[in-house]
Amino acid sequence: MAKGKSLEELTDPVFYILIALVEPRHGYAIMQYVEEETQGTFKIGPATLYTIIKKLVGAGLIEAEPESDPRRKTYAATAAGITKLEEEVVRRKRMVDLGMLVLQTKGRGK
Amino acid sequence: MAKGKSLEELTDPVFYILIALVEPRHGYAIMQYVEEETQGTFKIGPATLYTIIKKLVGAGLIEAEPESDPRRKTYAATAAGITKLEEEVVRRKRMVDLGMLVLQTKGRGK
DNA sequence: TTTGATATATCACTTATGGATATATTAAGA
DNA sequence: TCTTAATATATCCATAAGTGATATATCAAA
Repeated sequence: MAKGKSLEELTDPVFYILIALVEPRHGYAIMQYVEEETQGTFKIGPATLYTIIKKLVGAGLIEAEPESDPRRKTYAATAAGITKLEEEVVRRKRMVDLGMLVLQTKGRGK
Repeated sequence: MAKGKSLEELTDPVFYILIALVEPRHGYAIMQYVEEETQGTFKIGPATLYTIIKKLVGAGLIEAEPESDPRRKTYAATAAGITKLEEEVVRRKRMVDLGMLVLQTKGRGK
């Protein structure tokens, strides 16, 4: 089922989903959470959501809570998932910092 | 030539390439720049590079310098490209901030 | 003159994303 | 009670994005 070496760098929807699952949430709640947190800017549809959930479960970054009934399956980030998220936050912060630096340096003689 | 509604949110390689082109650079130099800036962490191969260059030119976010000879075609971000990059930095900063907030809030009683 | 670095470009394959759709449950009204 | 909207999970399938491999060609140095 694919999965491979990807997830080394997280894409935007994967990043958002992992953020959402720092606290336990079921699928639909993830969609709503992301939409709210981004002021409706970023929407994750069901296809993207369940595709990514499957992949994250396969990679051991999230897991379904055992008691959760199938009508409302609750997921949460595993310890590995939290670690991964922390790394990804750092990685992305570097990107943002580089962007800001380059923009602010622009124009000024090198 | 494709292009569509994409480029609304920039993916990682597109973001890096646009950052590189805040100063004029030719293709190969972009590859090297990104590799250096990321300490070899993030590499952009030629296929990705030229695919994205084409797309960015089509979208008016970068342009080839008119004098540049075809053996060493130099590109640079347009005004629209700089604006886009600024927006993207803000968008990504929000994502990072959300990630940090969520991680640091975790565990503490809601 | 051969080799490695520079440089651009495309092919063809894989991966990622997401609209549309299907199905089922639940809660609130009329 | 019927019906409708919101909740909820899931997949199909088409499009978009990313990329290793490969093909060329030039240039500088040994």
